[in-house]
Amino acid sequence: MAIDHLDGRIIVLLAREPRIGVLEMSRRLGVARGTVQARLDRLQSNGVIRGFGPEVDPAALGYPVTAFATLQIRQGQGADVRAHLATVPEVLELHTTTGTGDMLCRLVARSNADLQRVIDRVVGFDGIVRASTAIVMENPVPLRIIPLVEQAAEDRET
Amino acid sequence: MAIDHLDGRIIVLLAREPRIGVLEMSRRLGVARGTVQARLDRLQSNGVIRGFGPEVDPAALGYPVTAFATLQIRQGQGADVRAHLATVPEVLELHTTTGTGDMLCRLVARSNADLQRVIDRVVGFDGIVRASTAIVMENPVPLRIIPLVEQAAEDRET
DNA sequence: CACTGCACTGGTCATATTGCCCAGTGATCG
DNA sequence: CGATCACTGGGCAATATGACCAGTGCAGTG
Repeated sequence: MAIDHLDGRIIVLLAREPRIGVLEMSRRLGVARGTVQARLDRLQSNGVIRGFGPEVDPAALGYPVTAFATLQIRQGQGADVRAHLATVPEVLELHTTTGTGDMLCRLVARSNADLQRVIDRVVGFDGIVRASTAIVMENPVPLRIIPLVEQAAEDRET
Repeated sequence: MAIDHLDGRIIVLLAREPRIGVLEMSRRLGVARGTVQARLDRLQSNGVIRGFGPEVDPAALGYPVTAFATLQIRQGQGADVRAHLATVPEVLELHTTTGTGDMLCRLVARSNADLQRVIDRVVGFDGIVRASTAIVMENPVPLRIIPLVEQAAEDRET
């Protein structure tokens, strides 16, 4: 479950140059190819590395507007709301949370005007009592994992 | 910038079976290998596909707790706060938003107790006036892109 | 209408990488 | 002490890759 320094270097290297291949990796890291292969297999079966899916940029797809919506749900309607939101393509992720809202979801839209349509579709469902939306202006720190990987690897160091 | 149906199928296929390779893809899609190669090149230079970095699961790294923090920033301190948050490995992403808060960030921590440490580190900075945190309980819709890709491909259909 | 540019096909080629195997070695642990 | 484990360094056949090519159908342009 915990990763060591070599695992960390493998992940970071892979994150920086995804097309790199096991052989080139082993060269860069100064270890045998079999080692890298074994580590990678382990990391994947551990679930540390979920996969290598393509990272698609919604903006490049024509959805440059991102927003976060906090939803309040009528008691007992959670499951229905989840199912409803799962059918909306513009809902990129959904979390249930503690705090003032009950759910938090990430939305994208083609424009600010289009965002209205998306929100209408999201909240146009019986179980949702109230929604409050925050539009993303800038994204100073895009979703990243490398610093955390490095820290996890450090923590593991003896 | 917009993608057509074949692009959509390529991305979806790639998302479902990332290790698949261009040759196997061309077989599945019933097109020539060169076509798939050309499409992929185009999608990548378009920026539609940003890359193929490994998807790392923070939970498997030992950070099973996720939270979203809404931050209120003292006027004019935005840049400093951004720089500060960028140095915290547990800050997975950061957005500046409209609405009640000024920024929204995604945090992870080793435990609920550890979350306190992370939040202290996040808000232990002069420019941050106030933080309100929502802990994620469930994640009914993990970050996904396929439905959006499919819709974008549909829209492009004649 | 003819022309041009474009994307796609279906094929070849040499090269590099992959997945798999092996024996040997050093360290750790019970 | 013996066993287990991870890593090394090597070798193997099979496969995919990137780079080409000529030919073809299509759409838009003049």
